[in-house]
Amino acid sequence: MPITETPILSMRQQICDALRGEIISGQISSNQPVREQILAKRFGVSRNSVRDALLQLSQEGVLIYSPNCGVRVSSPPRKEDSRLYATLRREIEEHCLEMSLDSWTEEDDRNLDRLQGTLKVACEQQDLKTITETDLAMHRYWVRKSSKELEAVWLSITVRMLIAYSQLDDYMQCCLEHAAIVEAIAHRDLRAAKKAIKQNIRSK
Amino acid sequence: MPITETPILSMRQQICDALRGEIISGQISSNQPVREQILAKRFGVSRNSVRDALLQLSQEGVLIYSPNCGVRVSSPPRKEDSRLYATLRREIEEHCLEMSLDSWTEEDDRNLDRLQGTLKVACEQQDLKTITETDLAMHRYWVRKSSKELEAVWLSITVRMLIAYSQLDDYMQCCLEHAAIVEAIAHRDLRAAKKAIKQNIRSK
DNA sequence: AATTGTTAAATTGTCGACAATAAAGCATTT
DNA sequence: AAATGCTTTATTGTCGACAATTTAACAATT
Repeated sequence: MPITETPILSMRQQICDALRGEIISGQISSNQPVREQILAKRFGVSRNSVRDALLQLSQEGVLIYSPNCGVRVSSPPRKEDSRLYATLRREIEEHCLEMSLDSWTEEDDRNLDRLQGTLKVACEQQDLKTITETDLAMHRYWVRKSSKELEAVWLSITVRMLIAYSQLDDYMQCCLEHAAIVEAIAHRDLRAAKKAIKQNIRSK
Repeated sequence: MPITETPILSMRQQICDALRGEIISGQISSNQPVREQILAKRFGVSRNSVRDALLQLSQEGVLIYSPNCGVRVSSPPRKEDSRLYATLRREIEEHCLEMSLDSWTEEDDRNLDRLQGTLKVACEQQDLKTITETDLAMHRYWVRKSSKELEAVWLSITVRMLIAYSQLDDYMQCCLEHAAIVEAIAHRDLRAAKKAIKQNIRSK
């Protein structure tokens, strides 16, 4: 048997990713309760697996958990906290980029280029779900490359900022901002990359 | 041993708190595997409840989860990340203090004083477990008072910094530093409180 | 009509059992 | 002896069922 490293995602992770995407892109509305039974049927798994996913998403911050009452979709940060969230997120991304840029490979360039291509098409078609997914995936890429531990912290900060991403007004600007980041990284220009990231991450 | 029933906290939360305390104070060593069955017996609950707790602690960052292989105790941040962790933690605490100091009540003063008393005794007796628990509880107090959402982010950053807290060298200094923070808060002196916090939170 | 108390339904919490997977031990081959 | 393949054991993953809790619906009382 060939030793094909198959990165099989756990059931929980799959459910988490699916739900997170729907929540961030606004497909699941804020004050709407999320029922375990319904999701279990929808994903074709037992309620326990759904519970695990909901628990993880609660810890992540996109869901709010109340004992014996289930979970509901969280809301974006309060206005007085939003600047802090943006600062924290930016500091983590800049740090991770600084840590990983030395060992950045051409394969990393290709992966990022592919994501940027997906983002461009999605922006042109105004496909909000794909835009949010790809945006998250791009930033996640350089964070994850630096540290899987920081990735978890970063994610819990970022997803809350992105809840109800539908407020996104200008699709092309989003695309251009990311193009600037990718280009700076391609040139291994840390200063330019940080500047581009700072431009992209701002409190709404 | 079964945990005493407290109707306020869920089973999972109780197990989480217990394990987190033991991990931070070094009673469960790093890289040591944590078995569900054993914990289930010890806490007198089913493996499922333990699983929920382990999952939450993994998301929190004190445990590292590998699919089909269970969890193990995480290690402190890499040296190149430790300054970032300290910065993030400090920024959150300062922000939360700034947000909550206006509505700080005398009851808050009393609660903090009580914790400070506990910390003093624990430091004198060199009771590491209580020191770590109380230290965490104090900082958590002003974070939580400001925002339950930020609390989760803050906790995931802080617990990782505190893993293997046993490296703590000077117990009395720890006590004095916290006394300074409490006093500044009691005087509603934000500037002094921030300064004291900055002194206390530093990358090891 | 408003409040309270009681029952019924819906939902989450917990459990034990079994399936799937990974780790360890052991025999077999080179 | 080292490496390979098989078997056994230990551990995690998933499931369905039932208990505990919350919510609602409704009746009874003032």
